[in-house]
Amino acid sequence: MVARSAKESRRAQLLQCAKAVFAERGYHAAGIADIIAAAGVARGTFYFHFESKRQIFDEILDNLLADIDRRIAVIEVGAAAAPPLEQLRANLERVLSLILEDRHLVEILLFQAVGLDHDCQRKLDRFYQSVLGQIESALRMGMMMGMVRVCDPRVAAAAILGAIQGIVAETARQEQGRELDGIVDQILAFGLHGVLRPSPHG
Amino acid sequence: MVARSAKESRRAQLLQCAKAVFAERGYHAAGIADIIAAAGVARGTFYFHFESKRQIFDEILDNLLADIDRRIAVIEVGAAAAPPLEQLRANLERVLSLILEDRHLVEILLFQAVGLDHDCQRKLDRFYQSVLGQIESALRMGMMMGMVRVCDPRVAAAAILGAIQGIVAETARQEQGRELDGIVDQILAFGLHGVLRPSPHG
DNA sequence: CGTTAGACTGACATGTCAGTCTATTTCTGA
DNA sequence: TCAGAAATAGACTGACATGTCAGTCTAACG
Repeated sequence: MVARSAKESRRAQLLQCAKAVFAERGYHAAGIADIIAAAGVARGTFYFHFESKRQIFDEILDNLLADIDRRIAVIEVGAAAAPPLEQLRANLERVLSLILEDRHLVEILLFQAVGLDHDCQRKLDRFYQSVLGQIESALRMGMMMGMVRVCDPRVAAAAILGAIQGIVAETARQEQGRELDGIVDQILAFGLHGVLRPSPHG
Repeated sequence: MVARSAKESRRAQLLQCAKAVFAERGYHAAGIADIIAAAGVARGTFYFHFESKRQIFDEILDNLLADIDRRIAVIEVGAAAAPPLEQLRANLERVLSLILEDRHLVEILLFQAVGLDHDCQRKLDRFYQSVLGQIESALRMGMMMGMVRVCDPRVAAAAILGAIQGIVAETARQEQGRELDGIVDQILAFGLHGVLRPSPHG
């Protein structure tokens, strides 16, 4: 644990409070007043640590996106590497455990940050395009190895990402979060096999 | 073509313009000023036809949701009915042709309406829950008929809906829309079979 | 104990924008 | 042709939230 100066810890506290406030009330409905009330701090204090409402939101979102990104590992192939499906599962588990462990993160990522404004949209776009790119190249790799059926890998990547988002959103709706493994199983089963019962003749 | 009174056509024009403005600038960034400028109309005129900015947005969104809903038919089983997969495809085609034919609709449905505020969130929630319910019961039906593998139909429904949204969003990003049939094929292929190449031994 | 730096305060200035109000123009029907 | 209704115009207002700033408080240090 890094020793924190008083200033840094106040900053961190404000970030935490702002995250909760943004998640609960939404970016626009949330006022600086709400944030400082949650933190038990005066207005000036907020502007001592952050230059604007927008900046603190950006910082929250940037941290989140970076955290997620850090948990996605490129899938390796080779004798030394674990089986691709295991690596895939590990990626999913890392990302979902981060997101599902804090309800606020889902709310911010899937709802509040969406359609906020052009800048935020661009930022999310860049992030998702990067994720899509990774999924896409994994799919290409799988196709070359004969594991993945021939398909448009870009479209399939979009479908996979969308399916994950859909399941995360639905999971977050439930009062009590289900356990992680079950969710990952469901995502994998759907993404890999679809919903049809495998026909006996291939 | 229904004969329209002057009042109705002005209203319709304002709805059209507002739709475009909301889609391009987003709900919050769009001002009444933008809407009336696009329509070439004065402020008073706007408030003669609509009671608030929020109301006109709600009306746009309600119309859209109702239009989509109207294009989803419950999948019938029985000797007289078409094969389930054909009905499924027809549903997809009807809904996607509506949405993809107007870029603005995608923008409003998938981005601007998301996380706008609690009311809007509730409205979208109700809509998506209804759609999820329909997908879910189709899946249950399919499971009983032995067409669909055993899975949690709720989660699978969320995955399917998410995958569709993901593909629609990605498709809308492209400059020129691809043709409808290809997209529907991709969605079906992914939803039904996933990405894995079917193994020869089932 | 005086001084300084940095964290903090909260009343206030400022700009923005949705919504109102009243005058004016355009229809409509008699 | 004219009266009254419907539709349109655009200047105005008031609320509201953001961001500012002059000043206070505290702790550390010489």
